[in-house]
Amino acid sequence: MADVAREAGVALRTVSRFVNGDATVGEDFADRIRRAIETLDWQPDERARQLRSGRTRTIGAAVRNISDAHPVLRAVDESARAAGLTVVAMSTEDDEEREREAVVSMCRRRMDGIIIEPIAENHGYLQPEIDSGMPVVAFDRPATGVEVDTVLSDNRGGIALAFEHLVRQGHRRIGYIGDDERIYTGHERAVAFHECLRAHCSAATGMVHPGPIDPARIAAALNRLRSDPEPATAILTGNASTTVAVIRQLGGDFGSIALVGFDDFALADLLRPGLTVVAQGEAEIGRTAIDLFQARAADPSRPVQTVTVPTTLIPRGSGELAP
Amino acid sequence: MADVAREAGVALRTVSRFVNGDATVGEDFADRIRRAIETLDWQPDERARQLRSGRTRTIGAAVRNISDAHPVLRAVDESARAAGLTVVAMSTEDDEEREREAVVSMCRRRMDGIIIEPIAENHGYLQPEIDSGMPVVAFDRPATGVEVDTVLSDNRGGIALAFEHLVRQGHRRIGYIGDDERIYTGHERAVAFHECLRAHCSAATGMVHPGPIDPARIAAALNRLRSDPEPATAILTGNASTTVAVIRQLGGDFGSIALVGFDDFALADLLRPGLTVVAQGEAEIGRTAIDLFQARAADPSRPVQTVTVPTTLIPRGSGELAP
DNA sequence: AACTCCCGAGATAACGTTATCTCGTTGCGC
DNA sequence: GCGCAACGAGATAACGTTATCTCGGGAGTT
Repeated sequence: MADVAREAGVALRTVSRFVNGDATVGEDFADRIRRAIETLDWQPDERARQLRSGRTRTIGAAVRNISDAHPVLRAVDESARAAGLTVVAMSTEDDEEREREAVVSMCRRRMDGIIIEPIAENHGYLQPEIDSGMPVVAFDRPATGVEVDTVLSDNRGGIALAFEHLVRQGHRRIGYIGDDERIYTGHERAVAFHECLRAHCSAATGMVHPGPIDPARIAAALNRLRSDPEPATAILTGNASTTVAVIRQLGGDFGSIALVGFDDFALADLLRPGLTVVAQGEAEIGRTAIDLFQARAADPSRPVQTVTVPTTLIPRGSGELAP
Repeated sequence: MADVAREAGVALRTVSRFVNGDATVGEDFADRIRRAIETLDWQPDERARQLRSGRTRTIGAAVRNISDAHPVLRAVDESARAAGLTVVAMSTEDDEEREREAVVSMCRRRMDGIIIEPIAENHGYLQPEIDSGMPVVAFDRPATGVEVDTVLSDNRGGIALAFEHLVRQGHRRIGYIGDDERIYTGHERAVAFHECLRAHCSAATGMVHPGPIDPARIAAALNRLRSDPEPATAILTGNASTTVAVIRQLGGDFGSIALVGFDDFALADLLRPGLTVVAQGEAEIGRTAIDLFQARAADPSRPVQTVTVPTTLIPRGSGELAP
């Protein structure tokens, strides 16, 4: 920048003003500076800029996986972009240690905020950052042990949507295979399924098989559901991985039993029959996360808020099969 | 850091030495500093650190899309991580303007290097950065107008693999539907298909329909292939989007005509029949990109290198259908 | 005992920006 | 003609680190 100033024959500070769009730079000076920048191929150093100004205009996103499709991340990125913010995403790979590394890295980079898809059992380690004014927004699951703004899917509503859809198709024995109940979403969805069973006790019975996602367990659960004296005529799966595992396990039998999956995924419509799913409002979740971040940044003392985003049932065939 | 130094009763520089793992810090001093850091909840400022040391230990990855599945990005991230580097990925969204924004942002952040999946027609704008010693590695497509290290898939070999596989299944009329020939991979694969036709002229005839990926065009191409007096008995698609578009268009007819897709994608095995594909070596591409980056960083004057990564045929059923 | 050498630690000067303060001009009202 | 505000521009001091140089003192050598 000093070189540019010398080349243009102006003061260092004037180049800075020009770069920052300060209107107090005369047109003749601006021209000379423009030319000098061109000549020297100079670009401002973002690190120094951030260091001096104290703002990074960057928020960190600690998500489960960067490299897989991640519709929420896309929405976060777009909303942030629209607000003039840069998003730096890091993978936690479903690992507590990795999550922490990501968060530490974001803090060391003095990012303006953190959007996190929580993995760790306890997020107390975030407290010092929160206390020092770092806006933190959790999505998909609540962050345990700290109070932060949160965006969740309407897990219970989504399960109810699917359950009632199957009941409407005439199913009276519905099986549920879902994620580990120690995981928040796994717990919520299994509980919701139980509630549906209670609410429809006269109309439907059902079986629940939550646990870790692992082909062998899925296969066992599936076999139990189908080999029952009164076998299930419909299956509700608690997340995309489970859905896929169930479809793999069903093999050629896919289509012989009704199936509704919680969480949509790419190409689910290409299956035969098409896969009926409860879709989460990922775009809205992402947008809301950024909204909450901005609200918090604008007013650090506002009460923490939890937003629940509704789900939608997308019928594609597999959920409309008769018992 | 000054606060930590005061709290620990040592000099600023000693805290710095401790943080950087300098062995010349005595154990008693180290203890006091550790305690002071703990007490004050201090974390070093990465921006200042980078500014002063001149190194960011960060490389930028400008890829087509962050939010969709991106196996190369995963490999890049993992290899970089293993080398103690952080990857910051940005989406180009297949847009020249966005690509340029991403690259500019990376330069302003003074990243140690750039890994790019080139979109722009001309990458001459990278020349000043390259000249100033910024290592740049392109993958998937070459960067036009500049000489940089490059990692490519063996597009021609992959098309040949698929073509010969179909010929071996007895197909004599094979159609090709691919991407726009103005795009490098679209061009390479279409040319390779033509070469295969020439090489097998006695054994096979075929039709080529490259162009932009758009459902209407795919439908038209497909109809032409199938309504020919001597219709195609097998189709080879030039990339994943085309493959998916073709499968959508085929609808219930999927499985009535042999299909091999270039580029694998998640859940292709769930289709009935399973989708036979030519898989690219994404993990190796990613690893190689990081290798080339490191080699260039270590020796800026080394000659630029282009590495071609082989492809593999994965038979899953759709490509093994008889004519 | 004098000399060198090395080692652990501190003082000071950058790194490339922006914030703050200062200063000389100019324009305008009275 | 004077004062005063407004304005455009420059000088200088940070921001939070690390690089370089300096220095005191203890161990080893002759």
